[in-house]
Amino acid sequence: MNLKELSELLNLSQTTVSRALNGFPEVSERTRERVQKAAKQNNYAPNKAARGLATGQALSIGHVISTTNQNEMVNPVFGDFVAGVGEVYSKHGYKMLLSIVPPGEDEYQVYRELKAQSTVDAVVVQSPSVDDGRIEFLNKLGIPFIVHGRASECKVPYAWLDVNNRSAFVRATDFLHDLGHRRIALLNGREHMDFAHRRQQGYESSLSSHGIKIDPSIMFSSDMTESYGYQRTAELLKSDNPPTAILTASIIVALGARRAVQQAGLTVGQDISIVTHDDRLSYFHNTADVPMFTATKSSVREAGQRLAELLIQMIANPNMKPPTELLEVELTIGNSTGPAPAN
Amino acid sequence: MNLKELSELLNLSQTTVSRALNGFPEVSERTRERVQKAAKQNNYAPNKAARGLATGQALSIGHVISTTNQNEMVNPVFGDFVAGVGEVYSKHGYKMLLSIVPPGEDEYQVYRELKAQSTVDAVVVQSPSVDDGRIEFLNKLGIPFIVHGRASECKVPYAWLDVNNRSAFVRATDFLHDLGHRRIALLNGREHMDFAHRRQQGYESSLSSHGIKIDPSIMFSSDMTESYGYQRTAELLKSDNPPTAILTASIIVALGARRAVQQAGLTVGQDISIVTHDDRLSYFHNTADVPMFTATKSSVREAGQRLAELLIQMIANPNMKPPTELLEVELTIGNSTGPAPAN
DNA sequence: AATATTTTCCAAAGCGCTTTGGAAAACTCA
DNA sequence: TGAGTTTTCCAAAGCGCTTTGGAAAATATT
Repeated sequence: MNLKELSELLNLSQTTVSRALNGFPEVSERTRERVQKAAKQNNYAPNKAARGLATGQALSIGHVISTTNQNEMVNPVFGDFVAGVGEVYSKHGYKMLLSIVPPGEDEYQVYRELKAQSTVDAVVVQSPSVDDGRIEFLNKLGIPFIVHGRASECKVPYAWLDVNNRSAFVRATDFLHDLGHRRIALLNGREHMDFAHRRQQGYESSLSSHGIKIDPSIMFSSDMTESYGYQRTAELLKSDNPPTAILTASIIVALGARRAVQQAGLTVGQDISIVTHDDRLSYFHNTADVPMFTATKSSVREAGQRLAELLIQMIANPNMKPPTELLEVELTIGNSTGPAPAN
Repeated sequence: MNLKELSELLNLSQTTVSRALNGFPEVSERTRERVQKAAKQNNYAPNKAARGLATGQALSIGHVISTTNQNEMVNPVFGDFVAGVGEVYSKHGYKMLLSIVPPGEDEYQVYRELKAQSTVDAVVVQSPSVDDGRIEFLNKLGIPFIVHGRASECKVPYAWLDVNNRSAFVRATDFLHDLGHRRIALLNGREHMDFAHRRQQGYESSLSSHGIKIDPSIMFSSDMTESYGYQRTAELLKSDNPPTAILTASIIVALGARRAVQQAGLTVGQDISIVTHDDRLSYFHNTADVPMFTATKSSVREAGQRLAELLIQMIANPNMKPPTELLEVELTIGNSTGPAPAN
C-alpha cells in the first residue's frame, strides 16, 4: 500500500493524505481522523527512500566501528551503549545505521561515502583516542557529529558527552589514601585512549597532592581483559614491594585482579583493596546490598541516552554551538576495600 | 555532487554515467574509465535514497533488539556477533540497521513498519526462545529473515544458523564422566532460550546414557551473570551432597563459579572441575598455552560472518529454500578440569 | 446580495537515481 | 556502395513521497 493507493481508497488527493498524516494544520480534524484510521488499518507507512529523497533527511544516524583497531570490539561496553542510544533514536523516529569497517579498509572512506550518499543525518564517534583524527576530519567533511568521550589534544570546538574520568580517579585514589593506602597500583586501559589518559591524570594528581611519588613500575596499560587483571596483579603480589591497593579500569579487569589475590591466599578488602570503575553493564550486577566492588559508577547506557538526545537536538538545530556535557560519577563503597594493613 | 552535475562535467548523459559506474556492458572501456576517475576525484557516490527508490532495494539489513525482554541486551555476545555480521555486510555493500525497541513498545510493530516503509531488504532474528513467535510472524509478513539459533518448537521451515549446543553439552558431560565425575551440576542460561534448552537436553542425554539419574536440585537456569555463577556455586559447595564438577553456560558464569570455589578454599581442576561454553568473545581470551577453562568453543563472530553470507545469498535469490547450517564446537582442554577426587 | 476571507482540497513539480526504448555513429559484409 | 550489425550514447519515464501555488467550497463581512 502506497500513498497513491491510500488516497484513491479515501477519495482524496495524495497531498491531503500526506498532510493529514504529517500533522499539517490545513486539514480538518474529521478528515485527519479518517485518514489516520485508514492508514493504520491498511498498515500504511511512507516509503523511507521516497520520503528521504523528498525531504532530504535520512532519518538515520551512523555509527562507524573500525575493527582494524581491534580494541573497539574488545569493548564490552558496546552493547549497553548502543541500547541506550537506540532507545532514544526510536522515540524520535531515527534509525541507527551501524557500519563495521572490515580489517584493512579505510574508516575515513566510510565517512566520505556516508556523506556523499546522504545515508545519515549525523554520526556518533565512539572510543576516541587522545589525538583522535576523526574530529578534525568530520568537521571538514561537514557532517554533524558527537563524540562519546573526548580527545584531549583536540582544541577545536566539537560536541561531546563524557564521564569525568579525571575526577573519578582522583576520588578513587583519595578514598584509598584516606584508608591509609600509600602504595596504589593502577591497571588502566590502553593509554592512547582518552578515557585512560584522563584516569591516569586523576590518579597521578591525587597521589601528587598527597606527596606520594608516582611509580611507573606499578602502573599498567592494556586492553581491559580478565587475564590482564590477573597477570599484572599476580606479578605485583610477588614483587618486592607489593601494593596494598589496586585501581582497575573495569569490572572485568577487577575480576581478574581478584582472582590473583585469592589465588595468592590473600583476602580482597583486607590484605588488598580494589577499587574499579564500573560502567554498570547489564550483565555485571555490582549491586548487591553491599556491592562486590567499591567502584566509581557511571551508567554507560544512560550516557548513550543523553548523548542521543543531544545529537538529535543538533540535527534539528544545525546552527547551535556544539553542546558538551560532563557526567560525574558516583563512588559506592563495596566489599573490596578496607584500611591498609598495619604492617 | 550528484549524477546530473557529474554528467554535465563529463559532457555525457546521466544514463551513460550511471551505466559506466554500475558496470553495464554497453559502455566503452575508455568512457568507463574516464567516468570512474571523475567520480572518484569529485567524491561522487549515488544518493542512497534515490537509488533505493529507483531500484526498490534498501541495501540495508535490519536487526531488531527488544529491551523489554531485558535479557537481550544482557547479552555480552552482542558486540562480537554484530562485528562478524557487519564485516560481511560491508563487503557486499549492505548497511546494518539496528532498531532498539524501547521498553513497553511492540517489537512486532517495528517489523511491520520496516516492511511498510521498505527500510530493509531482510532481517536477522537474534536470541530465539524455544517457541519464538517472530518466526511465524515474519513468515506471514513476507520479509526475508534468518535466525541466529533455532526455535525448537517451531516446525515450519525457516533459515537458521546455529551452534550444535546439544552435542556440545553431550561432549562436555561425557568428558567429565570419563574423568570419573558422577555428580555434575549445570549452571545454564534461561531455559526458555533455545540454546539453553538444547544444552540441557545434551546434558541430560549424556547423563542418562551413563545411567546417572538427573537431579534437578543441581540444575539451574538464569541470566548469565558473574554473580549467578558465584551464588549457585557457593550454595552447591555448602550443600550436603556437593557436585565434583560444574558445567556453565558462559565464561562469565564460569568466572563466578571459580570465585566461589576459590573462596571455599578449594582448587579448580582438582577439587572441583569446571567446563564452560566459550563464545570466544574478544575480551575474554581463554587462549593461553593451556587455557584457563576447559571449554566447548565456538566463535560467535565467525557465526555472524557465516550467517550474513547466507542471508545475502537469500536476498539475491529470493526463491531458494531457506538455508540452514549447524556449526560443531571444539572441545579444548584447559586447567579447570581433572579427575574426580578419590573420596 | 455581493464581496472579502478563511477553510479545505488538489494538480503538478521536484527530490536523484535507474532503466526502457530508441537513435546516431561506427563498423561489417556482400 | 548500400544494407545489415554492432557499438555507443541519449531523452524521458518512473520509483513514492513532500510541498508549492492555486482553485473550489465554505464562511464571514459589508
